[in-house]
Amino acid sequence: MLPCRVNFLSACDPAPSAGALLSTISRGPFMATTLTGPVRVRFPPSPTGFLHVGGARTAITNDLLRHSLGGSLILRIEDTDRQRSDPAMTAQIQSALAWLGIEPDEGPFLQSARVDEHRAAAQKLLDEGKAYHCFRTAEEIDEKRQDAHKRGVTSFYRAAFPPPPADEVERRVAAGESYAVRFRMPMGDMTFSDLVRGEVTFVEDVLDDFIILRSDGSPTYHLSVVCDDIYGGVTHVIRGEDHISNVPKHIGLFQALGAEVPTFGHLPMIMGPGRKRLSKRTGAASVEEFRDQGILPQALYNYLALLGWSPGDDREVMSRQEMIDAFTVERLVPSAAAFDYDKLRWMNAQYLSGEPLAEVLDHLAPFLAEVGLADADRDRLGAAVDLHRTRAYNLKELAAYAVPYFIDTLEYDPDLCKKFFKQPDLPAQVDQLIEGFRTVETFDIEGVEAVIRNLATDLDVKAGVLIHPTRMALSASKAGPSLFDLVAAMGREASVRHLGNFVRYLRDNPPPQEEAATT
RNA sequence: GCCCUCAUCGUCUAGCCAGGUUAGGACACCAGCCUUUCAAGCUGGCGACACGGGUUCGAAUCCCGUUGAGGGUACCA
Repeated sequence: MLPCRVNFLSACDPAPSAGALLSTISRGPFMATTLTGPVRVRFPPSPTGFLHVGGARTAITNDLLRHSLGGSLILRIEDTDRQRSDPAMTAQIQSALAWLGIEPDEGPFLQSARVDEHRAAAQKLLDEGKAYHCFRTAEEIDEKRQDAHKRGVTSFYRAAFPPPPADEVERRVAAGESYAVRFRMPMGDMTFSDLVRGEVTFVEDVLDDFIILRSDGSPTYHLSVVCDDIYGGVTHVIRGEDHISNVPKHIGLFQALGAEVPTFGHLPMIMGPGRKRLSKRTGAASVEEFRDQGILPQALYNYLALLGWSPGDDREVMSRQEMIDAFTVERLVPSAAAFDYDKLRWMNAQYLSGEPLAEVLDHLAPFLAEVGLADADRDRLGAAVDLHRTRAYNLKELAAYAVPYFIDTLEYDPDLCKKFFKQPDLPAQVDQLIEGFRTVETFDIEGVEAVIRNLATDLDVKAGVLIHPTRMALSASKAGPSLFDLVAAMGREASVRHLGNFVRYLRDNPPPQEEAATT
């Protein structure tokens, strides 16, 4: 066995032909790697559902790599599984990527558009003896597998079924028998350098011949991917860890097809809370869900980028450009991370209060529409949003905060108003306040503050006696921004109106009966 | 079963490759400050090297094993 083992690195990569594209990779977890661009990377989702956060993270990593080294990102839709593919999902995925700010340089290309080329590649392999006809039925193979499994061993096709001799092939094909095409996996161990895991070896004993063309003539995933990666000139394949065991198959195919083998990097899976599989049950799992929840794309991008990568210093909230500048593959983390909704929420709050107001307003639009504020005055809206952005964790909350500024009448919660009912003088005091607001010359922060403070002095009460009911009147809430800011942003008309409604509410609702006699 | 991979606070991570740190930061949580309220902000607290063996004067760091977790094991992708 020993003599026939082949080390892929030494045996199959004779001359660094691609110059700048060639990378020296040797990463035990900590060995240095030098990657140089330009690179050609790809993101190949299957159009079978919404863009999952795992996929988004893969896309982001590819995006960061291509921007940090220069090069291009190819979007390829892997729609070879016609059963499960849905064209609507292609558009969906594209829009999710666009929303995240990831713009492919090329594509989308449909994998299905090139099946003829894929078939031709299979034929070429067949002609060169690198693949062979497989007349075995699935049942037959499965039986062998089951049997082996029972005995506690693994069944390998190439050990169990020798390829049929040429004359037999000719005869059976002529007879119209259906067959699949199976790739003849080269003998020897397969070792490759993974950008995030370092050297990974699959020993010869676990390698097997695999189908590249189904008996209906359709190419399988492995063939299609490799053909398209060759066609696209892909230099770096960065994808999820679930593909790592496909690498030997793919390397075998790249070599058999006479192509240069790209550099691989396998990102760990993203786990849900409690290390469970991330799914709708554990919380949102797709990009559109987060979008609909009011997460800013910058925040999601930033959060996802940091899930499995760090810049090496203590920076966390980083602009796209900062991430690009700091990005290196050697800082990719090999261990799987659990998605932390709390941290994303915090990150989103950071962006909500830190991004330019206009940017926030743009993203807020759909949420404003949801609460009936589709055509609210942008200036007043801006003032309101600016006051509440440090208090909101998502755009939904932020939109809700804007409602009192535009709605005619507010609903007051008797529970929250309890203490105001106990102030018999309050309605009259608020009446005076209304008068003050009506007549104050300039209705701005200083103006309203003066009105409130002067009135408090006149009434010989603390400012808080007026401030708290006013907050309740204008926002139907006990908490919120500085009251003077709130009133000023609300404007004279709305402030006076809400105050008027509030006095009426106070007068119309008798104070709640005494505490239950049980005390 | 077999194969591949991973393993530092509850979570994300820095430190590991080139052994010597009070093992650093962030989220969450708790407390204080600020304050007209609520946030934000600031300050402090809580809290980890999975386990067992080696190697070494010295191990989170190097080696071996165990355990745990994830992925793969298709004429799915």
